[in-house]
Amino acid sequence: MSDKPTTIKEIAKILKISVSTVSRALNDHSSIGLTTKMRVKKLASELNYEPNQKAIQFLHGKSLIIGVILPELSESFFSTAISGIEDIAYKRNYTVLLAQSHDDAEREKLLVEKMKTQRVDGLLVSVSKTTSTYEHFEIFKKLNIPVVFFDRIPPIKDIHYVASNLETGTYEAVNFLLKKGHRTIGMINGPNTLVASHERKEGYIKAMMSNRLKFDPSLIVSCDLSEAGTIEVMDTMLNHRRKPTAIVTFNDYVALFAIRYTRSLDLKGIDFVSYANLPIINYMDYTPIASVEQFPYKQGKKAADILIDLINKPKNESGAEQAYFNIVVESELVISHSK
Amino acid sequence: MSDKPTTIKEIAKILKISVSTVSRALNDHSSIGLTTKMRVKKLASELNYEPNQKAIQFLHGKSLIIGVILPELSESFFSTAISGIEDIAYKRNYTVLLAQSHDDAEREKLLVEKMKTQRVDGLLVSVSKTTSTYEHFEIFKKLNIPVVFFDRIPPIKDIHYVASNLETGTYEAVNFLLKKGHRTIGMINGPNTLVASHERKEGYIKAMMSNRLKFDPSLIVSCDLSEAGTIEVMDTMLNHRRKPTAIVTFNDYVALFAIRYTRSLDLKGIDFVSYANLPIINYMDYTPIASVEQFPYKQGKKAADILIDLINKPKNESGAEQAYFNIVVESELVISHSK
DNA sequence: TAATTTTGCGCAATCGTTTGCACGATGGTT
DNA sequence: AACCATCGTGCAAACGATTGCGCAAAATTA
Repeated sequence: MSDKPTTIKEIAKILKISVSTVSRALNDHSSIGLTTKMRVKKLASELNYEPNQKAIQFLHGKSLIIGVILPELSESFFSTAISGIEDIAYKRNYTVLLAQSHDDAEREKLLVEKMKTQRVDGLLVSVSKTTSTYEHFEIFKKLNIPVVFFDRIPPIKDIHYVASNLETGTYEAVNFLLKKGHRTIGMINGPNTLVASHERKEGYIKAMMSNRLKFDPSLIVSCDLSEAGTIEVMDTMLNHRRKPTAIVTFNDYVALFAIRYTRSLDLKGIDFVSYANLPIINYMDYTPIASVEQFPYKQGKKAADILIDLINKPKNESGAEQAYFNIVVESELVISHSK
Repeated sequence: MSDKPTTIKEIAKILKISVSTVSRALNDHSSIGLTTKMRVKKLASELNYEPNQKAIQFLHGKSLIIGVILPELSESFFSTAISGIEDIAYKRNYTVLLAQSHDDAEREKLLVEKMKTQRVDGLLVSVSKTTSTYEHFEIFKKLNIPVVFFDRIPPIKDIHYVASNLETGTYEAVNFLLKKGHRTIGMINGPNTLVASHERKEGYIKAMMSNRLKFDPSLIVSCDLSEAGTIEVMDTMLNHRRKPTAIVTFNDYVALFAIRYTRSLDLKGIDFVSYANLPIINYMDYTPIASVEQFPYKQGKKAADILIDLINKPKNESGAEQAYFNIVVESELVISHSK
């Protein structure tokens, strides 16, 4: 039926009043008479009038849209995080423009460009694994559009970010294993280039220290996180002169590979602790006995909150020192429910 | 530094030419002299000029944004589908506004409302499990904004949709098991209210028929898809006078529960076939020997393509018969690689 | 009744960009 | 020398809604 959406103008024309009156009537402005308001509202709903948001956004210079760029939604960390982001966004009247980089730096650049042309009010980013330069985010600074990084944050200064600290969780994990009586604890760590690997190692060391145990570096091995790589380092571990009775693995995949491998060797009695990535771990027969939780939902919420705060913050007048939010969400050990 | 973004007006003022000339120069319009173009472009890039998309969207009445509402991103079907949607969207110069209903009908309504106020150019929906009324989508028809449903489609007429047909895949699955020599094939189906359950059953029956085998309805059991429910129906199956040597399960979770249960009973030799939901199945020790694949990526792509076609379709003049797209993506049996 | 306040509404500018039209200045063709 | 394209540019309207200001009529007060 209605080919073009109804505008405020048409209502004004039909009612023979001015557009300003119509606008004010619809917005319940105090200076409009009750009868006029009624007439306007009645006609408006009859004509299925819907304010043209594009016009309003243009007028106010706001889109009420935040952009989110993250590596992979199929990783449960991110699909959970996006729920947190969404929840805050909707609560605060924003909507979410989503894009996945699929861990491709080139694509990420393109997406940043897209977000720029869409003129999002703010941007939330978890950078791709392959991203090594960060100039593409500079544009946003120039445009005065706030950017908040989360989880995977670039190694540069003067940025807002929310990330988890795996050190505390790892500390708890190793402590937990020690309390359980383990004395030889192995760790399958990720590549040394990752901050995350470093944090895990630090947590491990601190736990050993605080228990007055000596730290044996050879019990921490680096791994490329593939199945073959995991088996390889497991062999190293199992042939170690001090064979570990418990192993902390970099993530659930690695845990899975390692557990499967030990079972294929008919080895029992090794306790595993991992980092929460996969929900499916709950459905498996042989699982890690505990998990370091990074609270993706909470991280997402926090990041979105900060972003929206920044968007609505009064301009930084006088070019005063810009304060950067650097939020660290502590990780925490979660002990599996024994079945 | 720059507090307000540069506009075309400022460039015009500085260069002492009109805004129209600047606009045309930046758009490489043929009627602008080369020297002028150069001057304009040079200054524009110096000032970090970026066209104000809000103004442009307003002018053209297009946002180049499509809305996507789906139940749960943590379900791998959807997180894969969204990748397909995204890929098509970006290829065709659109961006994706995402929202999850978390299978809550109320929230879904709210999101539809949000999408409306954001004035997306089109909407892609996979309805929530709890949605039973569909009036909230009517608004879009009135506003002439196309809506395409995918995967979970509402049982109403005159809608565009893309969905998979599980009958063919199930047919292939049962056929495959028959070819493997199985003669007593069980099926753990979902609630009878679901279209998906019906399709599975039909596929099963057709496969039996076409092999001239008689169909035993008692070999198909309904299940609430929980672990307890699965175990219950497994007991029924295993105590059946014709104990199945192969079982088709409603989804990977059910398969997981069932396999785990048989293993706890030390029962071996039952072949399982499932429907592809969980990527993690690839990492497990005891898995279904085949899977019915529903091609979520392909479905997402197809749905997005149709939606964008609809958006750009010349208006349906003369109120002529609107053609509705009803696309069915056939499912297909994928046989696991033997390790 | 005159002066003043209140009430209700319209005018017009504004946001940044695009685009049809007109107009002057060239240059080339008869 | 008169004519016609062509080229380069500017003017102004348009997109839909909001909002400060002004003005008239009605209501209140003196």
